[in-house]
Amino acid sequence: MVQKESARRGRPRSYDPDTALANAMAVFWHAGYSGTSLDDITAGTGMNRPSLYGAFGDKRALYLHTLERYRALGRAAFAAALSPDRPLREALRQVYDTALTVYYAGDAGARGCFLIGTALVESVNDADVRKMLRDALREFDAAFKARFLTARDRGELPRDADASVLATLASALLYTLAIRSRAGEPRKALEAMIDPVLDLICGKPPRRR
Amino acid sequence: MVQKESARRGRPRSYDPDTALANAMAVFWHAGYSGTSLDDITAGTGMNRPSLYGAFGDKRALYLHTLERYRALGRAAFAAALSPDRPLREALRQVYDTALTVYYAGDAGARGCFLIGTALVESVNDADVRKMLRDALREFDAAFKARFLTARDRGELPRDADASVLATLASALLYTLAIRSRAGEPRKALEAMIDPVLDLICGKPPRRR
DNA sequence: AGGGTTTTATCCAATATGGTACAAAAAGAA
DNA sequence: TTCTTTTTGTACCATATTGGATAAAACCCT
Repeated sequence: MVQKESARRGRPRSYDPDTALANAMAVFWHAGYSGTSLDDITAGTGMNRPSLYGAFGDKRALYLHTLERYRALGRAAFAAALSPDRPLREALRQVYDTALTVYYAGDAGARGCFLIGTALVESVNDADVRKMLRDALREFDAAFKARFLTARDRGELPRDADASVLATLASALLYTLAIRSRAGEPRKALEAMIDPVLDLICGKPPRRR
Repeated sequence: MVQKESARRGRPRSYDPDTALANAMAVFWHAGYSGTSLDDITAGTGMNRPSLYGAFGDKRALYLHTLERYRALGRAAFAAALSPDRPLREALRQVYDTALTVYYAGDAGARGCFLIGTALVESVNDADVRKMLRDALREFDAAFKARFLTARDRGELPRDADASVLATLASALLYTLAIRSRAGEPRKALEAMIDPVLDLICGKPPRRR
């Protein structure tokens, strides 16, 4: 599986597929799906049109691929951050810190969340995008919830804590960062929102280490 | 001011400006700014291109007008719902009920929030849209906060309640509804999220009437 | 080296899009 | 009625956009 089927027959590719996908994603991230032209994508990836077509299909298929990629990255980031090895509060902090780093990355101003920033608008007219978006949001919500259940079992949360409600809250804070970063809110303002909500979720006393 | 400067000179308009703006907004609401063509708008408003141009300017100016209109409607809805005449919990409920009604209106599936659903994606490449979006979000946040301050003064909230944090939370719940409705989540699922968060904000005991 | 195979690079065509020119239409003013 | 003013409706233009056709290029295998 990892073996790269060496010695393929024809002319070798002049691009790395995942790098190309990452670059295409960056382009969509800025202007959205409808606001991005194929010329924008060829400029951003360095690939020409036939190569794009051969590799990913048409514009919409390419966009769906970038959505899949973002979802996979998000899944991995959630798994890493919410590891049960870490205390609950630190795990949640890690999620939001990672998110902010992603949302404020890029050279042309804050981009926010790729899913919410670009898929949300297409969601009404494209059932596949809508399904992908909804499933991804549910998945992230479920990751929060699972971590809260673990925390409750371990006594990090009170016995009567409602993991679903806490997950709704944790997701809601993530949406806040996703939206407000792209809306031009300075990073510091968003960082200040995190701890008070964590107090609400995990209980007030953070206590030094 | 209200006087309609009667007896204008030329041929009378065959459309009502605010109705036309509302129809244009509905079109943008479905496909977003970049995803909407002028043909879509002429079809949706019944106006032809030169009339659109004369009334609102080019496509972008028209879109900015619809954003202004939505913001004004939102401002009015917030003011009505958050009236100090109502108990805090009922006031907040009214906000979310009104929002859900708007988000699930329309004949082609749930549309979510017009601002978040359509302005967020344009926000990176258009400073005017970004400013409008950010200001509107801040304004709604401030409306929540003001109501929380009032509630605290009246004893509806504990003395040490942090109105800013509660406003962040109330806004975050609104974003959740805004996003998830457009992402295809059924209305019932969103309605179930409201009361638990209200419990968190207002305190647990709702007590019958 | 030469054939087979896959990718790349250039160019093209059909259509979509934003915006506008121009004349007819509909009103008041003279 | 006739002139002026404003809006409407049609038709148009320049450009942007998506998708593909075609031939050269770069690699394997024999």
